[in-house]
Amino acid sequence: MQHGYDAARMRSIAERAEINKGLLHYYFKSKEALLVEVFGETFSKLFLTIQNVTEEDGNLFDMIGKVVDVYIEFMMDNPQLPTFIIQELNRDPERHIQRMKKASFKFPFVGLDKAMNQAQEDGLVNPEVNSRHFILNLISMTLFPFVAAKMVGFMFKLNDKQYKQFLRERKKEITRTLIASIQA
Amino acid sequence: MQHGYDAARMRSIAERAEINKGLLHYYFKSKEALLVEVFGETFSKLFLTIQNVTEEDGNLFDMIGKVVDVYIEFMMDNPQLPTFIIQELNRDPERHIQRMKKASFKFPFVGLDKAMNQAQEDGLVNPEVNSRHFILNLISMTLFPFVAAKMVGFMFKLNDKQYKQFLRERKKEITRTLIASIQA
DNA sequence: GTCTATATTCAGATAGAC
DNA sequence: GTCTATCTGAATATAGAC
Repeated sequence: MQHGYDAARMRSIAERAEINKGLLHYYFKSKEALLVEVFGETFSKLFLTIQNVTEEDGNLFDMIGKVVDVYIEFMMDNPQLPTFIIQELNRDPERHIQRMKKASFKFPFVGLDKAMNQAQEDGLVNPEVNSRHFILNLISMTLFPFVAAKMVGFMFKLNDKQYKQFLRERKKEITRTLIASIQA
Repeated sequence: MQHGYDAARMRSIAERAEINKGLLHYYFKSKEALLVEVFGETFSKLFLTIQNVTEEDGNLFDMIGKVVDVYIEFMMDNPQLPTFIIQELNRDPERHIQRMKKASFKFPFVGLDKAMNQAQEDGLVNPEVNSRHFILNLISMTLFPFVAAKMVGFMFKLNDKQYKQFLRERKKEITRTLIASIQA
């Protein structure tokens, strides 16, 4: 996850696991097979985290804050995760998409989507708001600062500690932005 | 740019340039040296594009729409560019940051930052809005759909043509969202 | 400048002793 | 299951003819 598939070395992985290179192959057969395991686990973990939050509550405005909060906290615990997934999907898109279809992964934001429709029916949200763009805005503002951490840190001249603080501030910033953008 | 440094092959590059592998080394010495050229050009191109727009006009609200428009158009012409840059920065952060400092690259959104400060002084924009978060919101909503194109396309069940259309719609969506988020 | 042929290095993978 | 030693292939890089 740290280096991505192509730059990762079976030797380094074995070293870090404090086992032999041969043994690593004994357990996982090939580098590809190891990747499949790691990617599968990583991906489910991420999707399940989202799904849990969006299924809990019915109120859109509460849900937005919760999703952003959980999402950012999760990423701060696993900062290399989004980059890893994106890199992988770009490396071999067809393979991963086939695999996701097979595992019948479904859109993890269904709960949020439903809450949005309900709020629009109730007249609480601007009916012109498109829920796809809204959800993509949420994901973008949340994930991008992790994917591009190095660049953003450089642009804003923030060291690692300051960057973490910046990300914590971002929770309420993103929530505020999203809510302002859907006000009826 | 298509495959990233680690997965790119000197052989394939030579083939696509319709020259010999040896000749490729004759011109660029090493794979690393070739990367430095490509990354440098790519990076300047991107930054200059932004800088041009934010230097033109003084009015914040006009500028937001323009920046988003130019940014998205540019990315639609160079869709692999953001992924390439992000991948590279993650591959060898120190090296690239040193290089950027040396080339005295400066924050390309200064113009936008200034316009924001001015608008806040003039009482046109909510004084509590933090311009860093605002700018990062703009960048995130614009770039993320390119970086994660495969994943988003899969989630929303859009083929390539539909995805392009979706990105075009996004221009006004992003602009609308940003303006709503700073309203005084 | 441009090519062919070759050197070098190193990764992933396997064989086989224990 | 765990290790050492080895195989094989591939990728970058160089040497040298033309």
